[in-house]
Amino acid sequence: MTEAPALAVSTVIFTLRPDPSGSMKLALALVRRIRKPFDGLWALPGGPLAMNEDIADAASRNLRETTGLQPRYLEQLYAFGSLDRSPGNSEKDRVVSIVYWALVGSDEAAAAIESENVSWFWADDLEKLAFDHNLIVEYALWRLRNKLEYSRLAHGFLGERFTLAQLREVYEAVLGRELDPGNFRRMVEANGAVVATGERLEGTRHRPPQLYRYDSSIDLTDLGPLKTSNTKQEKKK
Amino acid sequence: MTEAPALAVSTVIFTLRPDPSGSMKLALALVRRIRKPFDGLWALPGGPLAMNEDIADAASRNLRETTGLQPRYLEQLYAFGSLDRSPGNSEKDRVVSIVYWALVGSDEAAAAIESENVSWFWADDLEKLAFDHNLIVEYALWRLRNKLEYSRLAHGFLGERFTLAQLREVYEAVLGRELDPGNFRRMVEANGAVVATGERLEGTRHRPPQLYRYDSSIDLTDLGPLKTSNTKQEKKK
DNA sequence: TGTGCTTAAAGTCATTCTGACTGTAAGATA
DNA sequence: TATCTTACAGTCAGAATGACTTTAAGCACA
Repeated sequence: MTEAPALAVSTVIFTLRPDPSGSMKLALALVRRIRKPFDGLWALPGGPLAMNEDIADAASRNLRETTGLQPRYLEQLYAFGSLDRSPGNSEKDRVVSIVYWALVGSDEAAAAIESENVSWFWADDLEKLAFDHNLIVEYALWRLRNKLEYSRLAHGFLGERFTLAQLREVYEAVLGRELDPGNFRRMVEANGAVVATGERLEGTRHRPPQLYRYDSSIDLTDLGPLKTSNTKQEKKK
Repeated sequence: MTEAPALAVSTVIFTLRPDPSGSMKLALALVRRIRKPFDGLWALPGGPLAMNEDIADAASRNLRETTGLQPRYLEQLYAFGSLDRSPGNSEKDRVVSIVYWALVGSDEAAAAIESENVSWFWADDLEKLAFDHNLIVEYALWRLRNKLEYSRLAHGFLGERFTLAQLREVYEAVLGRELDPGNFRRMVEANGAVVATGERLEGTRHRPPQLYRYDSSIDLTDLGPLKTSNTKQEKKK
C-alpha cells in the first residue's frame, strides 16, 4: 500500500461582535501561524484528526482549544484537498482538510481567549490568509447566509431568550442589509420556529419588547446529514 | 505522531432508467463486496485516495472504473467519519470517506458495464447496504432533489438537445411526483437557463415539439465551492 | 378529404408570498 | 401633560405559484 494524504480538521468560527459604532458585525476567529509554510500569516484553527476521534468532535475540540468556547452550532462545510493547497511543498506534505463551521454566542465571544496569536477578524474585510483559507472563509460565508434563510441558525448567536429586534439584528449582520421590522416579524411568526415566552424585557427606555425563545426540539449542533430532512417535517397542514 | 485514519473516496452514481412500464425512474450504481466486512452485500463504489490525486478526480476515476462512464455532473456530498461506521472492527481500521455524487446520462447508462458484481438499483427501493451506505444514499437523494430546484442539474441526465417534455420527465422522476406541463414550461422560461434551438423533434406521431438546449457558460462538473456564487449572478435586473 | 386523437404551447384565474409603507399602542422622559 | 422612541398591527400592490382551460399542430385513420 502506498502512502496516504494526511487528514486534518479545521473550523471557521463565527460570532457577532459590536463594531465601533455599536452595531453588530460578523466576525471570525483566526490563529497566527508560527511555522514554516506561511509563517506569520493568519489561518483557520485546525489540526490533525486523532485516530479515535469523531470528526465533529475534533472540530469542537479545535474550537475549545483556540477560543475556550463551546459551539452553539456546528456543521460540516466541505473537504478541501486540491494538490496545490500548499504550493511549493513536496507531494509528501499533502493534506486533506475537512472543514467545519461553527457559531458561538456573542456574549461568550466577548470573553473568549485572545492573544497575540489568536484574534477576531471582521468577516467582510479579511487580509490574505495562509493556504487556501480565504477561499474557505468565502464559502463558509456563503453557506451561513443561505442557511440562515430557512433555518433557525440565528439561535447560535443569541441566548435562550431574545427579542425580535435582537433576532433581526442577527439577520441584518449576517445578510449585510437592513430588514423591515414588520415584515421580519411576519416572516418569523409564519415560520413558527419561534414562540413568545410571555415575559418582557424590562429596563429599556421605551415600550418593553416581548421575549421569545426557539420552539423546543431544537437539534442544534448538527449531527451530520439527514438532520435537515427531520427539521423540514414541521411544515404543518 | 500517532497513526492516522485512512482516507477513502466513494461515489453515489445516479442515472435515469426506464422501468418496466416505460417511465423513467431514478437509479444508482452499486458494487458487490467480495471482502470481509459485509462480504456479499452491495455497496457504493469507492477506494483509497492516491497521494497525487485530486479528490474529485478520484471520484471520477471511481465512476469510470466501475461503470466505464464519464460523469455529466460531479459534486462533493459529505465526509463521513463516524467511529462506528464499520462496527466490530478494531480502531486500526477506521476509514474516513469523502463521498461524491454524480449524474450520468440515461443513454450512456444503458451501455454501462454490468456484471454479477456491478449493477443498477432503483433509488427508492434499496435493500440493506454495507457500512453506513444507506444513510449516505438517503442524504445524496435529499441533495439531488433540493439541488434540482434552483439549478440546471437536469442537464446531467439529458443530451445536448431535449424537449421540454423530456426535461419535465427528469424532474418528475427525481422529485417523484407529476408536474403540470404548463406551469413547468413557465417556470423553465422564467428561469432563463434553457433556450429554444428553433429545431423540432420530427418523427413523433403528434405535433413536433421544440428542441431546447441549456444556455452556454454551463459549469457542469462542479469544481468545488464558490461555483454557486458564480452561477447565481445571472439573476438579472 | 375530412374527422378525431394526441400532445405542444399559450392563456386564465385565484391564492399566496413579499416588500414597502402606514397606523396605533405602550412605556420612558422632560 | 406633551413628546419621543420603539413595539406591534394592518394595508396595499406586485410577483410567484398551482390548477385549470383553450388553441394549435401534426398524424392516423375511415
